Amino acid sequence: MPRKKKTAKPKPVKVRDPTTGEEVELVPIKVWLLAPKSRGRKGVKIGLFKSPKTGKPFRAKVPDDYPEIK
DNA sequence: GCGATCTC
DNA sequence: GAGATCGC
Repeated sequence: MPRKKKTAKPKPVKVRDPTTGEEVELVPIKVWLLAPKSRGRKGVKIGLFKSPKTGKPFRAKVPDDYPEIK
């Protein structure tokens, strides 16, 4: 597959918006792996989101298979 | 507590 | 720099 689409299809992640307490589907601004150097601990993938309500950013876990961003 | 990252 | 994120 040939065809590099620059228009990626960002799959929305279901996350709990701490500002509203609502579970919403958002596309992360940034995603990275947060894990200790010490192996044996996998850590978690973290996404940076922005609350649609307040515009305030917050972090939440994203699925391990979610691609990193930026 | 560790890990990276961001906004305040 | 704090604080928040998650699982071990």
